[in-house]
Amino acid sequence: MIIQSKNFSLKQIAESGQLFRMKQIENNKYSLIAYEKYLELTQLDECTIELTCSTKEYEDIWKDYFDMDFDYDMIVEKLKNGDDTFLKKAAEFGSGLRILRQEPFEVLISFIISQNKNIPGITNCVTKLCERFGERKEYIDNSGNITVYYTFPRPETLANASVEEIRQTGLGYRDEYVKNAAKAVLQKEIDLEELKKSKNKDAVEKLKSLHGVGDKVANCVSLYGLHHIDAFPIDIWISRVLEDVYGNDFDLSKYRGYEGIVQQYMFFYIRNKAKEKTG
DNA sequence: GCCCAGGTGGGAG
DNA sequence: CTCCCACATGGG
Repeated sequence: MIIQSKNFSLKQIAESGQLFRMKQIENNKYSLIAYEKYLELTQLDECTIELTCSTKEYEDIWKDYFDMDFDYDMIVEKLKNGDDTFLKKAAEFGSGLRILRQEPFEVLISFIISQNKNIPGITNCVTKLCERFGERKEYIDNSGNITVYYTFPRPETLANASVEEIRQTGLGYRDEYVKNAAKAVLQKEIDLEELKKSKNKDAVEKLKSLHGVGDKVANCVSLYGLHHIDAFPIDIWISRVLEDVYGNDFDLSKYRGYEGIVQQYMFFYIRNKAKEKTG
């Protein structure tokens, strides 16, 4: 099926660092695994995207996943017309970014893995984790071609796996963090669906009670997994922006209610600027 | 080989 | 409270 939308760039979303299971398969064409489904998406033009799913599946899953009911254009216009030159450029540069509504458990585990790793490294670990502990599935397209894919592991699978087995997926010292977090979710010491309903601040605090989850990872889980768009994760890149561009005097309160979207545009822009320099 | 990566826990001061 | 370091692994 085909959808029309402003501010929806597959390339930008795939490279945004908020998800690790979307990859480019051709020019303007991407695959994505989420909610136990496999989907291919093609950017036909700036506002047109083709999806390999039924209208029903789109309505049931992907419409919500891509947060289609939120007006990102309103935010982008606000930043473009604001008085902050850095955010102005960031909004122009990354105008197709959206904050996805991913599965909270997947986001929690993925961002525990993310610490002290670069994005290609995280992607590799997440892929291996899914291949080792996820469920093997097949996607069959209209021509009968079969694509094998793996779902994200369930909490019980990771909670019951040994740390040695988990470490085989290249997680290093994070193996215990992953197992313990899975156990906490399985035993309902932490209820991620419940945390969606609470305030960002309370969700972050609760997430930080997990071993291996600090301020940054908790804010990422809150933003990308619980859709608290007022979360503002500060990683090494954002930290550099806050220091180099704003002299540690950035007034976040000007962007109340959508801090996380501002963060996403900052992150995407500064990373791509860094890429230009190194080639 | 070397440095660094969407950090965090733990210990010292 | 704020430094400081080890941590396991792989990408560039």
